Amino acid sequence: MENTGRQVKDLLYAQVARIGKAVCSPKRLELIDLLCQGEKSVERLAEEAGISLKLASAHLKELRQAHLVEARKEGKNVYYRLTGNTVADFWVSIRSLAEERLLDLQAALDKLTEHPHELKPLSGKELLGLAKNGEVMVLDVRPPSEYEAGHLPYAQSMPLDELKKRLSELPRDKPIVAYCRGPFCLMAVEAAELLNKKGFRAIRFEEGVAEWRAHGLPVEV
Amino acid sequence: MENTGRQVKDLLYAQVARIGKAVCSPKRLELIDLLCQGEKSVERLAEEAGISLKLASAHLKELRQAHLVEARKEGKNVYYRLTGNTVADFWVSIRSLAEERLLDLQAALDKLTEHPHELKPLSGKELLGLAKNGEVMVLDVRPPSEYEAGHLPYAQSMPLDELKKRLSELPRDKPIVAYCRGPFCLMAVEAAELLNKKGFRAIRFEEGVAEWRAHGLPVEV
DNA sequence: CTCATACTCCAAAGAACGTTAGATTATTAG
DNA sequence: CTAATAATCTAACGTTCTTTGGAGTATGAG
Repeated sequence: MENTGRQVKDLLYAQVARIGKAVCSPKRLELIDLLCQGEKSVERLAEEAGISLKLASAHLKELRQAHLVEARKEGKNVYYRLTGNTVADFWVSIRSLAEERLLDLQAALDKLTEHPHELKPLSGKELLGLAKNGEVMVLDVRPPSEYEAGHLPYAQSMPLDELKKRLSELPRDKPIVAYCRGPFCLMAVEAAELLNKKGFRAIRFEEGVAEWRAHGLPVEV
Repeated sequence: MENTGRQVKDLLYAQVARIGKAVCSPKRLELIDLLCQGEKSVERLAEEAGISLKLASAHLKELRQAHLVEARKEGKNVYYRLTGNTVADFWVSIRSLAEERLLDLQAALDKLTEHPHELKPLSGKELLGLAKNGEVMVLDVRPPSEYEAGHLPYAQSMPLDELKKRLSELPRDKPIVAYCRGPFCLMAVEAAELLNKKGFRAIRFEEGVAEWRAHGLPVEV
């Protein structure tokens, strides 16, 4: 009885460790973060994570075996997606824990936003209220496909690489809030910098769709 | 710029992976689960996890380097504890994800409770209401030190190994709800089995203090 | 059919990890 | 003081994991 109890426990903890093994590699975490933005092909994932296609495929296989992602074949491409929103919630959870516990990570994140702020950071609920009343303009600076897969309410799509050409569409009489994939993504930081240089009042909103949804706020598709 | 962006991202994800590495070993997960019950010495942890003292020490060092646990020396003993409730919340989070995604784990858990239920399982809020009104008796069957470190409201301490001798203290006119360390712990299962054999109406409550607290319910100390 | 593309499978090298044993450091008991 | 206990450190073994290169499938284009 003592013996079987130990065996059962070993089995149970080993199962949870399968999830742990899936998230102990930086590249796999980055792939999960990317997949939080919506379905993507292996090729696209490899390019955005800065790794070879073969390596991406291998990592995705690991994630698939842990049932964190699933695949769909369409033509020549294989598209991967998270198996559910709980996986995205988990990514938000482990990243939050790391941010809270690891001073190195806090320092690195602070560097991203060490530039002077004209406007103070917002909470999700505050932003939702302001956006609803039209007091701010919310920009989604991710690629269009990610915007289509799900975006913040009242947000307008304005991919980072089109931003310079489309400045005329933006208002000078109210603040602009730019967001992207989340705290580890640099696109909204770049966008806010560019806009501020051009004389707009812009801030970066740290959260992405995954964080927004994990906090129980609504996402538009 | 492209290059530094990649370097920053690599650094950020590598930091989160430090947490992932800490939870990719079954033994380390079990140690975290045990520490959710309160502060414990290395010796105690090693014994309860069924590993050697040396190995426990090595794993605890890993957890300490990830800042998930911290140590305190008292006399000849070193006592470890979680660095905060967010670590316990994370354990609940990764275990829940595993339960949801891994069919093997679901099957193993179902085996634990395949015995016929006289009473249906309860939610945390339901239990709290019943306990408050005195409609059920709540038993904490963990070792006394864990009860003292924090327990469910209205719960009475009744360690599993004392249960047989103290049956006279238990009521026959209302249901008894036994809980222990959580879903992976077998103590409450055993307790409920024993009580039902002896003619009491008893059920096992799956959640432990960590799950209870993670759901926002109050814990008594 | 042939070719290019997108991806997966297999094998191999090197790095990292889990585990155990032996020696070492603190602390308490006698 | 010496002996015993609790824990850590170091070294070493075998194992697993990451990453790359080469070969092999499926799909679509010409």
